[in-house]
Amino acid sequence: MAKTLGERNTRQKQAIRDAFVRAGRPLATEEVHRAAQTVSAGLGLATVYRSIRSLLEEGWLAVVDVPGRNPLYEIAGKGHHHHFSCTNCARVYEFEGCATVDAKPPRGFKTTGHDLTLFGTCAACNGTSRKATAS
Amino acid sequence: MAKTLGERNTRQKQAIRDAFVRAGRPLATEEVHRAAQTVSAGLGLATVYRSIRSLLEEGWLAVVDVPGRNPLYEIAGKGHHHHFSCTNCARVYEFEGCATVDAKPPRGFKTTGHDLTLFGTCAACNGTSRKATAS
DNA sequence: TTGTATGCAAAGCGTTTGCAGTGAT
DNA sequence: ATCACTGCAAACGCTTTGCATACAA
Repeated sequence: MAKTLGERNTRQKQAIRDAFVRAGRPLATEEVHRAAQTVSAGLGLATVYRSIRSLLEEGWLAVVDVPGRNPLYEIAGKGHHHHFSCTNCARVYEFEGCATVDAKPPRGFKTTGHDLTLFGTCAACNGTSRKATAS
Repeated sequence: MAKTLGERNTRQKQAIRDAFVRAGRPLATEEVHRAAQTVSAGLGLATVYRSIRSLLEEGWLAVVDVPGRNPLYEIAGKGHHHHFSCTNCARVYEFEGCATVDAKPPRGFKTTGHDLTLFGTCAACNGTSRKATAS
């Protein structure tokens, strides 16, 4: 049905994978485009979209849907975790296994999963961290 | 800056408000359009968007952002609650104050709010409820 | 050499906006 | 009679797709 090619190891796709590895946080398509372009000049936006989709299908990437933003993508296989969306710098971080969700949906509803996003200001914006930067 | 008009009580806007009242659950723009059109024939999509935005600004509506779907809207002022997204029928329900979120973000991060969505199958899809319908 | 992956440009889709006409006040 | 609101269609921003070319294999 969905032919999942992605069998060739091209310069472009490698540049895109590297962008995620280097960033260490969820990235938007446009950020990926910019980052990967510094390595693979002339990289087309369409290729970014196609590669991201392909990496999603092969399970290397995962979608991060934060309310109010365009979808972000992050390297998959990190185990259950949630996201923190900084309302000041608009950056999204992930934090591993630090949230407990005790959800009780109405009777008759079967819960199979959940999605949690925290909002607030990040360490960098709070000036609480000495090394405050990101890409 | 943002001139929040919405001072006239038109047939169209009333039809849109009614659609939300009757539905009793978060609606997508297209659903609102369809529902309101049965009352106000010839209703334009642009008017639906404009009215929804206006109702958001006056605080009558609130955005419901469910991962993977286009934004939904619901009547505001219902107090803190969360949403349940049925992975079978794609409908979204709200459930009031039944979730406890114990979130511990990284040090230096200040949390001011959160957003939780549960995924699973709803009562209607589970056949667990005798009155299983919605609009 | 073969055919996947790329780059570009056109097309799609949901949402917004410009404009002239409609209708609430 | 005014002027906000409406409907239509064009414009937009983001994402996808068609097609000829480039390059991994």
